[in-house]
Amino acid sequence: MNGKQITKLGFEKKAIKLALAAAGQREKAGLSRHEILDELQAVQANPQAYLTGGVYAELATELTSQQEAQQARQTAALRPTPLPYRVWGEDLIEPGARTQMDVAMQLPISRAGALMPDAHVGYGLPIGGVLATQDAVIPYGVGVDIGCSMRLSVLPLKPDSLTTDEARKLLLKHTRFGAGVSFEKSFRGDHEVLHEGTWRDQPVLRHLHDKAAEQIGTSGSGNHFVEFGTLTLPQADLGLEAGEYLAVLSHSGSRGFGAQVANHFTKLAQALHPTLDPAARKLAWLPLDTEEGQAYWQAMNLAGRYALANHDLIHARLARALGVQPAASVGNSHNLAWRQRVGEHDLIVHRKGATPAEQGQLGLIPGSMADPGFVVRGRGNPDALASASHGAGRQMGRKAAANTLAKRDVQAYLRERGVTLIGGGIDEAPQAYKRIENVIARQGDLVDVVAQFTPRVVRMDTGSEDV
DNA sequence: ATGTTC
Repeated sequence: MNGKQITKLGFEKKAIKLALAAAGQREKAGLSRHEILDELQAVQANPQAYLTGGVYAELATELTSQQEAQQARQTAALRPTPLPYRVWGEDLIEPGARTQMDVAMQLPISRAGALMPDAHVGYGLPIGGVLATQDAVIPYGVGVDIGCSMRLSVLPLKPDSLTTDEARKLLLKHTRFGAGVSFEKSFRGDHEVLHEGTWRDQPVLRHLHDKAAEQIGTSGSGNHFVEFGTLTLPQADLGLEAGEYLAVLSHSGSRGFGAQVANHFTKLAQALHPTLDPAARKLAWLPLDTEEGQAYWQAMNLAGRYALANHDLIHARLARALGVQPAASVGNSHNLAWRQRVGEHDLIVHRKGATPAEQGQLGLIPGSMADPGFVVRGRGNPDALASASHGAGRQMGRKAAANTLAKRDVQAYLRERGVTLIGGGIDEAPQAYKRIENVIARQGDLVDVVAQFTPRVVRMDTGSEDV
């Protein structure tokens, strides 16, 4: 018996040596070459049956692990070409975002997708990306700020019933901005989401409960904001008469809690797919029939509810301070994954910076700190997996904005539109964003505009450089 | 987006 005959059978690497050693023992036991080759083929065909002992146990162990590695490579292999997907506002989208979406559409778990007109490059899936997968969820397909969402409260007040100075004082008193920030202990709010039993179901949730409790009702940093403005409703809708109303609009997420959940499960997903193509490494997924997949699904949905709770508190505080109850309220999450029927299939639809837009579903698409936002009603377009943009979308990265935009130009932009800004950084300048009018115009087959919100007094975190 | 980080 020699190595040539063994390799001819298809044994590879360490298995060749182990097969030779076993064959030698069988020769000593008096078996013919032909009989030994038959035995080796039998081991090769079903190594699992030889694992427990005997002369072929070591070979069987090696073959089993080679099989598993091969299987892992196959399940992690990308499709040679991306599945087709539709793009809205192609002329507004940078090539990098298209490339990221192409990679996402090459994942073996991907089934359908779409790119919204506010799309720009993000971690893993682009912002403005919609991705439907089969039986698996991608933590970075949802994003770091799990459950990031919008809320609008329309108040039963005339727009001019609140002065700019009063609005400023209310925002300063009742909102908190900045990474790691929480309300002072004596001023901290509470919410039923903090008392759910879910927090006790996983070590990672138990660990993060106290942080979540500290930060409840706060707004974070980056593009998050709370603002007073004027809602213009051209015709009766939302249970309201046509007209102009004082309104509060907020953009907030799941704060440190959601960020740590996202990073924890992304690491788990990457560890589960060690052979995943490096181009798709940030799109590592968790199969939903695994313990890890179920744990992420539970944690993600808790972070989604927690983000909504932050809006609950922000709006309740401001309304109470004004002595009113909202006359109407609209809101939506735009960083989350949902189970959704897509054609014949029950899929996991990731929206990473995309507004759910089922037929008749209300949503909010903000512009920028000084540009209008829109209340929209979904048209349930199946090619967009019933989605729309989540905002105007960046046309300039944070660094590029800080390097190229001038403070006085941003100040002039705010002044021209009569917007008062508290905090805010040059990296969030309106000029760093696409023109919201263009972005809305590109998605007329995804949503109908119901009302326009014009910001007047805006609070954001202080950016890398103040405006 | 988070908070000073595998």
